[in-house]
Amino acid sequence: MSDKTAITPTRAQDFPEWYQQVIKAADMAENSETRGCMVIKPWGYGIWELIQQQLDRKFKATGHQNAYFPLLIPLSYLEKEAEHAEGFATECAVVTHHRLELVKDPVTGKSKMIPTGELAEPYVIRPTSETIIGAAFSRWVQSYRDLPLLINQWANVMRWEMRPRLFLRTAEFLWQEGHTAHETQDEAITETRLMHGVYEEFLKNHLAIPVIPGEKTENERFPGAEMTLTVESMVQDRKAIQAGTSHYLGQNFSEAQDISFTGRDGSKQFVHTTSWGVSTRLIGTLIMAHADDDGLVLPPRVATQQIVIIPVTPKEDTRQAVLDACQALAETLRREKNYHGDPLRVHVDTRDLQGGVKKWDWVKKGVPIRIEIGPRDIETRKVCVQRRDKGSNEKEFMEKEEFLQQAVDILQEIHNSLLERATAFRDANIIPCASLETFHAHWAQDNPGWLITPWSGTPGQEDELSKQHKITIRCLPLDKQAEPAEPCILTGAPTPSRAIWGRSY
RNA sequence: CGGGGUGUGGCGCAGUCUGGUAGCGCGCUUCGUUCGGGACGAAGAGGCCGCAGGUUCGAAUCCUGUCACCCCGACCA
Repeated sequence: MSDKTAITPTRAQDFPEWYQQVIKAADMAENSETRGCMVIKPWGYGIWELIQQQLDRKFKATGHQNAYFPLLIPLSYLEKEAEHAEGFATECAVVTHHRLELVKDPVTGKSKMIPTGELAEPYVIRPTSETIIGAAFSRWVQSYRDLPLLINQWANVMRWEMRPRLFLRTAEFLWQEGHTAHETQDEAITETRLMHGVYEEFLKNHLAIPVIPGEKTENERFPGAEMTLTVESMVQDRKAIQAGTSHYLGQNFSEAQDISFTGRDGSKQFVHTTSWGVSTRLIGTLIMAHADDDGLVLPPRVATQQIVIIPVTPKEDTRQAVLDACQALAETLRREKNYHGDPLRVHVDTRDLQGGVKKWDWVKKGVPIRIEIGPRDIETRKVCVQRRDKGSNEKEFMEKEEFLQQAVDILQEIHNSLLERATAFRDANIIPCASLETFHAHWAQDNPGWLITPWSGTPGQEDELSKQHKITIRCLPLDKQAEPAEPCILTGAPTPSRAIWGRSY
């Protein structure tokens, strides 16, 4: 029993397959009939809603406002910024017609819908909205007094990816994209760093995922950006996932789209823009960072349900009393307790199923706390408490009053233990490397960890090493850019700069 | 876009080579036993075998075409 895992295969046996099975077992999402697109089911979408709510508060608190822009972007807009256009050209879905005609096949008699009404100018389904928001900005900005513009959009975007994977890389995905325009470079860079910091804090304190904040090299930058900041997370197969990015776009887009204003000195100037985003990929990252061989493990702040109460009803005559006690406890928790400002999310599982089935169902769904209440517990005024961050068969009996007192603290303990575990794993797998020989040997291993090296190579040299080992520079970690000078791993030239290398999703 | 593979009840598959009119496991429904636990037994529902042609007395099975999806490369939040 105890040696049986709820998920087959295990992480060690086949990590990619394990990932798919976790999603299925937790009933989070499934592949749809539409190529590369997923159906996000309530348990998965609930996580996204919580991510949205909590991030949105942070955006508002930093002065941003939400707005909404069209899904369809005139093709000509995308052509305006050359690098940007090239970066997204190979993955755009294009709308070319605006009506359908019902045509009957004269032989079979069957009807078919044929696209007609070709558009004069095709539209691209937004892969990102820099260009269409830039067009709006150019109308909105006249004077330095109109700046800064601090806008965020919650939206879906489409990138026709060749190899889709639930949550990590789907053709359509949900995200937020912040777009801001500023009078000066300093101000725009401050904004870029501010939102980078918001992401870092969110990942750590809400998703219990430790990240390395850093800057992307020129090779890895967003198409059209001057500077790309990233938060890189390590998941359990030691691969890297870029969990969020924040870009300083300089005046590239403002010059291309004429987002200009009359400055304080009366001269025409171009704004400095930024963009920043996180997507449903966060959910994939969360799964790969925390889930185990028994399924999903949810950090409490984004758990669709935080506490699930399972009534134990062995005898018909005590059944109603047990159900009443469960509902009463749930009500009290919802009414009297809150966690980081939100009422507790508590669910009573009254389904007519065997207890064991229910228990494992919620284990696989990753609910942080499971409570069981049966007739004996009512008599002793106790509850059986089980935590998802502990063994699946560990249980602790607590006085009901004591549990009420401690529920919120237990949630926070679970958050802390997930974060600690993930941090320890990451730190153990970021390996300093000073010799090229060691560097080359490292990538022959299965699931290699990250290497951190002194680096002052050129983009060309970086590209060569990357292709050779199927790795990339994940980032130049911000806190390691002024280390004592050491010889660059490739060129030998002394450099204060450090690079982190790894395989990525 | 190159290279490989698969399309059969809700899901996973067998049957295709050697044509004869559809089967297994899981799931689902009902009844019963069990149950502080992912249990068991019995009965039952559910498929024009991706689609379109063709060969044949007869096609899931052979032939032609077509569509879709999956895996391995280049691209990526």
